Amino acid sequence: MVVKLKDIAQATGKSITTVSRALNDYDDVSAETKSLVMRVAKELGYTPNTWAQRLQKQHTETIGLIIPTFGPRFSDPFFSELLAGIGNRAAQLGYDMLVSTRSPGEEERAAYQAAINGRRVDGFVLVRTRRQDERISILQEADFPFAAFGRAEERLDFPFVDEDSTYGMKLVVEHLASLGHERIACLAPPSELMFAHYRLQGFKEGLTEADLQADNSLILIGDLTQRGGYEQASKLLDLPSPPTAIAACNDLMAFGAMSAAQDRGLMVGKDIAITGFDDIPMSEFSHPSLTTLHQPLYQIGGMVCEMLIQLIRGEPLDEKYILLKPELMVRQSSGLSID
Amino acid sequence: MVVKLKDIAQATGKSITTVSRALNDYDDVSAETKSLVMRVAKELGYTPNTWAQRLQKQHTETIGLIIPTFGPRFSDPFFSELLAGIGNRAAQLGYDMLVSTRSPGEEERAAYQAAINGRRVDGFVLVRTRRQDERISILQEADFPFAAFGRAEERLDFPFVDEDSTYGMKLVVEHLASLGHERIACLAPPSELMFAHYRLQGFKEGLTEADLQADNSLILIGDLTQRGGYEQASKLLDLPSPPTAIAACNDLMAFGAMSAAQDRGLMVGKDIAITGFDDIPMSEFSHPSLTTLHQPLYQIGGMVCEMLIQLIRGEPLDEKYILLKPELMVRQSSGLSID
DNA sequence: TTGAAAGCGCTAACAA
DNA sequence: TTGTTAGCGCTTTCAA
Repeated sequence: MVVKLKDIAQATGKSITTVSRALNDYDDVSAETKSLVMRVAKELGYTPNTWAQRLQKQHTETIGLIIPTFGPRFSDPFFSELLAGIGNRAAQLGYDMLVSTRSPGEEERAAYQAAINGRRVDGFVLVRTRRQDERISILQEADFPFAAFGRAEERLDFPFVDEDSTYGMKLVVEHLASLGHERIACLAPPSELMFAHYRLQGFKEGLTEADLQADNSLILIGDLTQRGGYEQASKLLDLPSPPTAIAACNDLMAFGAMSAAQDRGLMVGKDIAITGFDDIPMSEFSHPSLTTLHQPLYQIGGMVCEMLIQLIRGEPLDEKYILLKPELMVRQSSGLSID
Repeated sequence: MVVKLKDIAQATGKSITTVSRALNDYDDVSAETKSLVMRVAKELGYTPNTWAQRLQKQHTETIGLIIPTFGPRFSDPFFSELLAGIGNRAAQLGYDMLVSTRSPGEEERAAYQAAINGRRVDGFVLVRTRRQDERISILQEADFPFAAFGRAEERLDFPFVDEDSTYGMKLVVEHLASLGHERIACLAPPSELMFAHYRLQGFKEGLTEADLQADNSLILIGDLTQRGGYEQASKLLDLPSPPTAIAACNDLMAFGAMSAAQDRGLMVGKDIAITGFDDIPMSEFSHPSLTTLHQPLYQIGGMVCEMLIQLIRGEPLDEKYILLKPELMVRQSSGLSID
C-alpha cells in the first residue's frame, strides 16, 4: 500500500489541502502544523505520486532525448559521453531524462509527435542535426521547447551548442600540410548530417589555404563506424596513387582507417598520417595514439541540457548560440614529418 | 491547444465515454461510431495525455535504469551497447525508458525510493550488481519488479541474466598457459562488484588447472578505465620480474595496459600477451587487435529488458536465470606463442 | 450501443 | 490558518 496525502491527513487529523500545502512549504500554514505534517509524512514514508502531480501541474520535469540511429544501435562512445553530460546536468536541475532511439523516418516523427501531444516531456534535446531536419519543423510548429547540439541548414532560429567543425578541419589540414603532405584524403560523414557539411567545408578551405589541389576522388563518405572507416580507407589505400594522409571526420572511422593501413603493413604516423575528430577517451590510448580534435562532449551535453531547461522554465537564456572552437590534439598518428 | 477527448466528443457529437471506448477498440461500440471517432481523432491529431492515462491506470509503461557511476560519467562503451539493447527492446514492447546516473550511496538509494514510491516507473533494470547490493534489498522489500544483469552474493532470489565470468577467465588463462606463459597477471575490477568475484575466481581456477603458481602480487585492482589499466599495468611491468601476460578483466583496462606496454617499447602479442573481457567494438580494430571474451551486450540488454517487462505484466518468465557462456575471441594481442 | 458519473492523487482558487 | 470544492484528462463501472 502506497502512502498518499489522504493517509497523512487522516493520521494528523488535518485536511488533505493543508497537508499538501504544508508539504510544499506554503507560508500560510502554521509552523506546528508544518512540522507535524512533515514528521508524519516522513514516518509513513510518503512520496508524491508523480503522475497525479504532473497531470495537475501540466508539466513533467522530464526532458526527452531520441537518439537517431541508422543501424539498430548507438554504441558510439560519442553518444555515451554526451548522454552522461545531459543526464547528470538534468539530474542536478531536478529533471528526469527519457531516452529512446529511433531511426530517421516515419517512426522518429511519430515518436516526437506522441511525446509532444501526450505531454510526456517538457522539451527535447536534439542531437546530430541534419540538413533538412524535420524534427526542427515539428518542434517549432508545435512551439515546443528544444535545444540542439548542432546547427541546421536553413536560417532557422533555435538555441544550439555546436563546435566549429570548419575551423577544426582547417586546423587538421594545416597541420598535415605543414608536415609535408600533399595528397590528403577525407573520410566524410553521410552528407545529410549537418556537421558533414561544415567539416567538409573546413577540409576544402584548408586545402585551398595550403595551396593544395582538391581531389574529389580522395573524399569518401563513411558511416561513422570503425567498420565503415576500415572499408573506405581500404579503397583509398588501394588507389593507384594513394593519399599520404587521411583526415577522418570522427575518431571511430579514424580507428578503422588505422587498422586498414596497418593490415597493409603501413606504419601509421610514419608511412601514413591519420587523424580523427571527437577525441573520445580511446584516442589517447590507441596505438599509435590518435591526432584528433577535442570536443568536450560531456560539457557540451551539460550546456545543451541547461539551455533547454532555462527555456522550459521561461528563464532568459545566458547565451542562445554557442559555438566552440575544437582544440587540435597532436599525437602520434599524424607523425612528425614525412619525407 | 492540445486536443483531448472532449474535443473529439464535441466534434462527433458523442460522449467522452464513447470516444474513449471507440479509441480503445472496445467491442461494445458500433462500427460506424468507431470509424467516425477514429477519423476525427486522426484529423484533429489526437494523442492521449500520458499523465492522465497513467494516473488512471496505475502503471506507467516505463522502465527505469539508474547507471551506477564512480566518477561523474559512464563513457564506457559497455554501457552504451547495453543501453541500446535495453532501450530498443523496450520501445518494441511499447515501453519508455527513464535513464539516470547516480553514484552508489545515499543519492542512489533516494533515487530508487523516489521512483518506487512516486510510481514513476513500473520496474527497474539493475546493472553491475554488487556483492552487498542494497538496491536489491530496497527493491525486494518494496516488492517492486526488477531484473538484473549480474548475480548477487547472497542467495537472493531474483531474475537475472549474467555471463559466466568464471568460465570465461578460465578460458583466457588456459589459452595463455597453452601459449607457454607462466607468469600471468590479472587486472581485476573493484572487489565490491560481483563480477570481480567471478572473474578473479576464474582466473585463479585457471591457474590451478594449468598447474601454475598463483602470485598475489600479480593481481592488481583497476577502476575499469583505460587510465586505470595503464597505471596498474605500469606497476606490473616495472616489477623486478614482470609478468609475460596480463589478463585484464575488461577491454578498457586491457587497452590501457597495451599502451603501457607499448610505451615501454614492448611489442604486444610478442613480448607480452594482453587480453580483455567484453569484446567492445573497438577490440577488433585496435592495434594489435585484442584477444578478449565476447559478451553479446546488446542482446543481453534486450533479454533483461524483456524479462523485466514479463515480470511487470505478470506473465510467466520464459527463463528466470540466464547464464551465458562468453566466447573467446583469439586475436593478435595474445600472440601465438612465446619463446 | 451509448452516456452519466465517479474517481485515480494531487493542487489551487475561494471561503470561512 | 484552515477546509471545501473543483478540476487536471482519462478509464470504467453502472444504468439507460
